[in-house]
Amino acid sequence: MKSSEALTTIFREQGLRVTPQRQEIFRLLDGDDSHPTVESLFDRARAHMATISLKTVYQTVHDLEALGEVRVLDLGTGSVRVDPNVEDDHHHLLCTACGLVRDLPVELDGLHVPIRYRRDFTVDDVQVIFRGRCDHCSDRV
Amino acid sequence: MKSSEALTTIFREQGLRVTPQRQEIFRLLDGDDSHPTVESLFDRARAHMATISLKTVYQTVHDLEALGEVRVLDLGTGSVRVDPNVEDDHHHLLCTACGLVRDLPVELDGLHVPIRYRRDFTVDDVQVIFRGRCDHCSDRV
DNA sequence: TGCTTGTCGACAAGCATTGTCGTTAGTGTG
DNA sequence: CACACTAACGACAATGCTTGTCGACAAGCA
Repeated sequence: MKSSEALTTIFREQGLRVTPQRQEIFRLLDGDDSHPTVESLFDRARAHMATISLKTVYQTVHDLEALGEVRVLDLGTGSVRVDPNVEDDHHHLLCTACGLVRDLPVELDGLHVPIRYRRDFTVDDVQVIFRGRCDHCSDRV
Repeated sequence: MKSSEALTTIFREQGLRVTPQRQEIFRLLDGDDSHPTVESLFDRARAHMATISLKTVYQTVHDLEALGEVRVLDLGTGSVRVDPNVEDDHHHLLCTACGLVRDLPVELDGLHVPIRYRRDFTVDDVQVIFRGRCDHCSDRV
């Protein structure tokens, strides 16, 4: 994801307005590798702006997604995660107990659909989810 | 997934009861590789049993999942898919336009988390989702 | 500065899934 | 084969996440 200043320019170029709410979200996401849910972003934003609404966070996240500045992940945890790392190709490691998500900046070679199963299909994207338990959660069984 | 008769035995051994509703669902799932949603299973079941409820289908699917007889897939399509194929290790190809899911009975070698990223983590499971468009959907852009 | 129009927050609605609960009906036992 | 025990049923409401609506507001351009 680009810097808050760069995003300001990009948003304006697209005819989108840059409001204090959006700038707050830009700031929160910049360099965040915790894969926050929209709700947790909302909570953090609200600490600085008492009246910001959940809807606004959703909308801004979707705008950022449409511009390719974040990726919205559905890892099957019930709610969606925001991943500002769109520069590096990567996959994810998920702790099914606490919801922790770690980036796997790995290029998984040989990850393609064998020809005979690719028939009638155009593949655009591959998502790999490794599921398990982080040590912290393994300890307290 | 095992046959309807085998499932009857297994359910009874577990203290679970085998009702006409459950038998109908066993029958519907046996050999079904269409990865139906719970809702579509419900619709098909209702064609034979007018009064069966959606809740019952959910419950039976969850029971089957707990027994390891089906896998419940969340491919990010909004609703969950039921996959009765638990015998063969496989991954999935998803048409993001029409929701078609095809099994990929492929053993993807080299699909593991590199040691330095595996630290503090016990990996149980890997899910690979190939997304794209089937030809049918590609044609009518 | 003033106008246009995208965005805001409050609220309610949408969808998939699950909880509640009184009634019905499998199942093992006698 | 009847009984009793209790799991499972269907109807309904509620949950959690996400999105639609809408009038008021303010960002950004001229």
